[in-house]
Amino acid sequence: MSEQGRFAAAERRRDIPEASVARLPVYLRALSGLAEAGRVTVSSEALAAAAGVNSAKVRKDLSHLGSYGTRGVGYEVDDLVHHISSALGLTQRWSVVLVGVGNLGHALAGYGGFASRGFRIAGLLDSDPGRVGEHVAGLTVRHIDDLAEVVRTGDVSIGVIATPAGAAQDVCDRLVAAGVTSILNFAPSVLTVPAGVDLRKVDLALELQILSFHEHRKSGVPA
Amino acid sequence: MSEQGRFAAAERRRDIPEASVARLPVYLRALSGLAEAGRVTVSSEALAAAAGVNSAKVRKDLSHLGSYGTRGVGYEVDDLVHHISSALGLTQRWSVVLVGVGNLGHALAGYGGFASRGFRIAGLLDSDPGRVGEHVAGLTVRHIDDLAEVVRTGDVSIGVIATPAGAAQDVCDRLVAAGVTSILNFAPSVLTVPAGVDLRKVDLALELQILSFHEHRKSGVPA
DNA sequence: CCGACTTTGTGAATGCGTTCACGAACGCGT
DNA sequence: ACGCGTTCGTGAACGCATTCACAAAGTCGG
Repeated sequence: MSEQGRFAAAERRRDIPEASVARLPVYLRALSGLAEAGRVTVSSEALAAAAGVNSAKVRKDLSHLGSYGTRGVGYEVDDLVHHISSALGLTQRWSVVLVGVGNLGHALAGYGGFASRGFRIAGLLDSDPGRVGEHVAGLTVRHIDDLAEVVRTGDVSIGVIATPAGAAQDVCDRLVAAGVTSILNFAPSVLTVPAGVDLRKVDLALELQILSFHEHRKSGVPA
Repeated sequence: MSEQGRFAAAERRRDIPEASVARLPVYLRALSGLAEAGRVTVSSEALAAAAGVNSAKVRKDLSHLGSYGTRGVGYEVDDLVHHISSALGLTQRWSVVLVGVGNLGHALAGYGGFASRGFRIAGLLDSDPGRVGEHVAGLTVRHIDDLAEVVRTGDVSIGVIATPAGAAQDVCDRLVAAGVTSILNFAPSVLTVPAGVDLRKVDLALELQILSFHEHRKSGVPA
């Protein structure tokens, strides 16, 4: 039965629906706030309010991690923080390499939200010789040709692309070749990666265009 | 019948599924590339490849805009650019106000992707008196108390929040009070807005945490 | 003008995610 | 010890999005 239990828990963690995974970080942040406010336990209802979703979703999402709630009471805040962190793999530090130290790259390098969640920037790289050697956020910018070495010595598994669109696929290929298995792309271009490599994108202009659509709709159809 | 036609078209544009709307900007970018490469027509298959989706999705998405393809041939590139731009409301310029001129705010202000898609930054605002007066991306930073005036005189309908988490809800409330009806939030906090105001968020740390989950899964379960 | 070929547009089938609704489990006061 | 109120965990229902698969509609060469 305990063998069964361990196996079931592992099985469970493996197939958390993607949509749930995307909400876990939000819960985590909400829980941090609650913990700071001194809350010891929290109901799915309260957590839902803090995370901006509804309580059924919270309960179903958390049920994918296991049964860590107490009926009639709710969830223990610290406990939940631990279990979510563990499910997301945030109990270990991940090393990240950031390619492209332009406007956005600077902002990302200086963004506190990465370090505070356990992500370590192992290197900043750029192809522009004029930028190499520059100091940003306590690190020295190195040339893109040093990528493989930085990845190897820094035990890097995640790459962040903040280059212009034209360079993105080439950088992506280099990252993959160097052994990076997860990529976060800020460049406005569609990238292709081999199977086994995870790719996510953040498109700043895209979000504004979606808002534009809704504005347009609102102004075009007043009532 | 023409009355019918106009109505049906308007009806059509009104209820494009959210998931389709989110892909239209991607098609638009792919089409720009194809146009520059001299392509006159494009099949759903080719466009799908350029946009990183499958062709059935492309056809269904485009069918929501109307029947603008020619069977046996494909879609006319220029034509499609026009129709998508029109559906997204990108044929008019939208004015945007950006609140929070820190690290990220600087990057957003300097990001070319906004201007090139028809978004005009009508003002940069910050609450820090030390930052007021600073020149960023050709604009002078003004104090947050000038928000209402900037929104009014600049005909602003979209607000971008790039402040620390603690200030985000307050700024959001002020934007709404000033008449902004769409908000793009980069601060890592859950915002609430009244009905009729559209809200989207971009969370930089969240994306990394999702990648962390997949890395964790990969390393934990080798095969 | 016709037949072969290409590609669209769209019903139907499928899959995934959200929401509902309720039984089971727990704390607490008496 | 026991009933009452609260809250979790989860099957079932629902709705939205994706994918399939094919008839309809066009092009083009001869």
